[in-house]
Amino acid sequence: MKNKQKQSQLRDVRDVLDVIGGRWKAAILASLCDSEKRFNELKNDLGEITPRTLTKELRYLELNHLVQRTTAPNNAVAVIYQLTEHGHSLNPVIATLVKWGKKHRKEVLNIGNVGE
Amino acid sequence: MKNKQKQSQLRDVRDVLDVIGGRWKAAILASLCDSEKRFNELKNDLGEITPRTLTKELRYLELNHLVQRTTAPNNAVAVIYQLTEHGHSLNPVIATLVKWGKKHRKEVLNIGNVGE
DNA sequence: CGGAATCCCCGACGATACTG
DNA sequence: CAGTATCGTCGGGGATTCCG
Repeated sequence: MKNKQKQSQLRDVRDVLDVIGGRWKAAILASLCDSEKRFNELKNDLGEITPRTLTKELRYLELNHLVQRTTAPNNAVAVIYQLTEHGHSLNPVIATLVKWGKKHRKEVLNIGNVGE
Repeated sequence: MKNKQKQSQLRDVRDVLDVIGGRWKAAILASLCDSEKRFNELKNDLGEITPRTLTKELRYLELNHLVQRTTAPNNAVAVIYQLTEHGHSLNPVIATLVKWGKKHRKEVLNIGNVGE
């Protein structure tokens, strides 16, 4: 901290956290990782999410170029969402997180209790 | 989504996000990465944080075995906080995030505007 | 010095209903 | 189908004050 180097790195970490944080973003990206999906497809896949929230999350992901929204030219009622190249580039990052996450779970479970 | 594999991975990602997410956790870990610190040292280093919040964050990090709290035996008023081995193991993960964070910043800046 | 206690604000997210 | 509108809840985190 204090020095510019660390501050800049913190900012970068914050950015990534914003992009995959919150209750839904990671799940949405995971769902779209398989294949492109329609709005209601996504909604069903995610389960509990409300349309309002799904819309907001998708808009945010669009702004960050992780997801691309496409309206079918002939039929405006068909909208598909898919990952962009940039979105796919998140994959190895996620993989790293998953790996450490598993390690972390072990660590926390085997030393004692976790509480929650 | 839907399949157990992906659900489990999402859970792992959630865990990591909980551990380094929020407004302060990453900054605290970054600060302790340099060297062990006392409570008020940490507080000054972080700047705006209130003691209440710092306490809560440290407790959480302790619970997760990322930080170790030690009271000096002779003088109970001296308390030091330091990263555990497990805490240090987060370093490469952070590095990955920083790397993608920089890429992301470029991506978002150069295609158009970011808005926020 | 290293916190604990109390009070409060605000943004994320949910529920429900409605629309082009 | 793919959203929008309105309202309500809940918890993270800040401000301030007090304590051993």
